Amino acid sequence: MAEIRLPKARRGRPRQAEVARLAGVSQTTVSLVLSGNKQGIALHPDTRARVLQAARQLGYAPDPAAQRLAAARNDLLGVFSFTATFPTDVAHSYYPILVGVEQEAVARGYDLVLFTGSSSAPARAGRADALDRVRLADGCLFLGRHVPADELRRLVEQGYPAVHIGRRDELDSLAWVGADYAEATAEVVRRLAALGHRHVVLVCETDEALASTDRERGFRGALAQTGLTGEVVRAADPAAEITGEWVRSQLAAGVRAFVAEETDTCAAWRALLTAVEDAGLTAPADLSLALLGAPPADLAHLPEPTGFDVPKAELGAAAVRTLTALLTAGAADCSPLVPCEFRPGRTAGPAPHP
Amino acid sequence: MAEIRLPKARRGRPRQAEVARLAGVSQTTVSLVLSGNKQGIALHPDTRARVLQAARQLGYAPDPAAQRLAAARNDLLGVFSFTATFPTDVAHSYYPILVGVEQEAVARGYDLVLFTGSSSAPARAGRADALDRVRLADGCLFLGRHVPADELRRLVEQGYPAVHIGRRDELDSLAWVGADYAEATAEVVRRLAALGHRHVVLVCETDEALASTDRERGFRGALAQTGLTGEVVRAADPAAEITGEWVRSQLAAGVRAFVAEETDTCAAWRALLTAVEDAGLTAPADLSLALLGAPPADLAHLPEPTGFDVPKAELGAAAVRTLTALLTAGAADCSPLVPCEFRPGRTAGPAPHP
DNA sequence: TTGTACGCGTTATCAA
DNA sequence: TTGATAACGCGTACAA
Repeated sequence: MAEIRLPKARRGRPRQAEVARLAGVSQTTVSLVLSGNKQGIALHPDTRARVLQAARQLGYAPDPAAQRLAAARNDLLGVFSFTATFPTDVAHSYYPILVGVEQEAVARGYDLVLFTGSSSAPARAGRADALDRVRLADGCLFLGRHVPADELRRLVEQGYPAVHIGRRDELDSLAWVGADYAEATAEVVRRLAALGHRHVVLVCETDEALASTDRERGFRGALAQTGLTGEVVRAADPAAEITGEWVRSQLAAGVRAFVAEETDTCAAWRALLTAVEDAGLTAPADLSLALLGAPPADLAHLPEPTGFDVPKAELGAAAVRTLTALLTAGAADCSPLVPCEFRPGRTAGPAPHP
Repeated sequence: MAEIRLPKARRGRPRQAEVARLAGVSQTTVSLVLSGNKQGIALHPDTRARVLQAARQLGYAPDPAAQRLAAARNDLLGVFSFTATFPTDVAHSYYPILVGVEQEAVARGYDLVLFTGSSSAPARAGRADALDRVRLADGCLFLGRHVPADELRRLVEQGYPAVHIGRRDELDSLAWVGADYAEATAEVVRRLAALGHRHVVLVCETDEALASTDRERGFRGALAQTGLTGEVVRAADPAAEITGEWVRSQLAAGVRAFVAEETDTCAAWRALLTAVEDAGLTAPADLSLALLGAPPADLAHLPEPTGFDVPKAELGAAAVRTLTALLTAGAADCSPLVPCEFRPGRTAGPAPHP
């Protein structure tokens, strides 16, 4: 098999000094000409031409490392996720977000550095701790709620530009972007109200995620606003508590609309679907169902749930915008909420008149 | 909306000099300790401990630009793709390759920088330095055949360590890794032969991709090896040329096995499937079908095609191995071919005895 | 065992 | 209009 060998002349790369020598000017002048003369300094056209000619002749290209050292920035944005950025199993976890991150970063002239917290790199002596490593980038995005709070706090308090994707309240001064779960949930309730529903039950899991409390807040707010009555059921073990019997009793009490929150496992939603089936009922004929988020991939064959979609790409893009604002202006709005899009779906319909 | 402001005092990242001041040593000592003391210089354990402690306390992380400028290395590997790395159209996304790249890079102590040469970068569009940006990293992987050849050539000729993912012959001295399409295709033909087939037709598109010629070469080689007869059909417009009628005429000529190559669009495969259906036939009962690659996502509901899978993660890992060999040894095998895995599938079966 | 001095290639501030 | 000169942060002979 053939072999590729690197040319030994690694130092043979032309530098500004050599261009200067060829053009008969100083290296400073070369820098001035080649960097586009942003300072508006007057330059003799001949000098300019000679420099450009010499640079072309030598095939000069600036060394990005040197440029970035001098400019005290490297146009790098970090993306840190505690779980693997590219998980082998859950192929699509952060992917949609990364789409938005990359697009927005590219549009703003930044490159991306990927950091994975869970990765067990061979312990190289002197290597910075997991989170400190991100400092190599001008700023960093953090994904997922598993980012260690204390290390993150230190980073932020030392003035490192960081933006968390997903709500993160416990750290004051930490910028974050998140989806507007409250408003999206409220919209779902309003839609149900418009369909004639008077009673709505929200099924949650006991996971105390911030997104969960957001949804509950939006739920209660919309109830008050629309004059509906409703209840929040927090099930530690949805599969056990949300049964066909439970559904029947709710129907007996006049409830015709059930809303479940989306989680990693979507246990609440799954339990609800199973319970409805066990009760021998169908949506949207007998009752209405809604999912506060997107259904898991393995449920893709079922009728599309009424609910809302979190615009994940937009979330990533918003995070980049916030981070670059931090970078360039030194400040940014701390919590731009990205609106979710209502998804009509096919699991909710008019409330049967009693 | 509240505002997040970066602490003005702590602006900027900690440098070795500050670590040195905190530890009560010189900057040199800090550098020595943090870079792992490769020179084997004797260091007092206490000094070492103090430096490490100070570095951690300050959250020190080395500046990649400065490292690269001084030491000509920074343990960063670049990944350059001309099209977006995370395209909205998930179809031809590099995600599976990146999985392998990340794993292998992390295992070898490298971090990853994603460079996107997309045209949407405002300031850099069309500039010759689009590719030169990657020089910030010690070496770089290049994805896709759209990487501009002349810029890439310059990079390589100046001794920059680069590895192309996917076959790339037109540049001498450019290392690349690719899937072994020829052998994988040959294996498919051999399997068909083992099933009793005597005549095989390969349907290609007119796309002159290197992978396409590889497949054709493997096809012809296996024909000779197995004593089968066969034909290669290159269709400019598969949907128009590969019709039910065409299939019938092939069957009349004794052909019972059809093989299509995989492309971005998979037009050949789609045409073949449609044609077989139009002819009122079914695979594998009436004839055998094989796909040289993976089926597109929107055809996932169909029976799994017989054929082979390109181990994309392994491809990425192999690329990293080649690149790191280039970095550490200055040379590497130029074209490690990654073997593909035969996929039995359910579209090929025993040839009906005539 | 630790510190001094210098160079890497570029940009920026001043003098000339 | 141009050219010395000094950073930028880090690695490393060489000296102490």
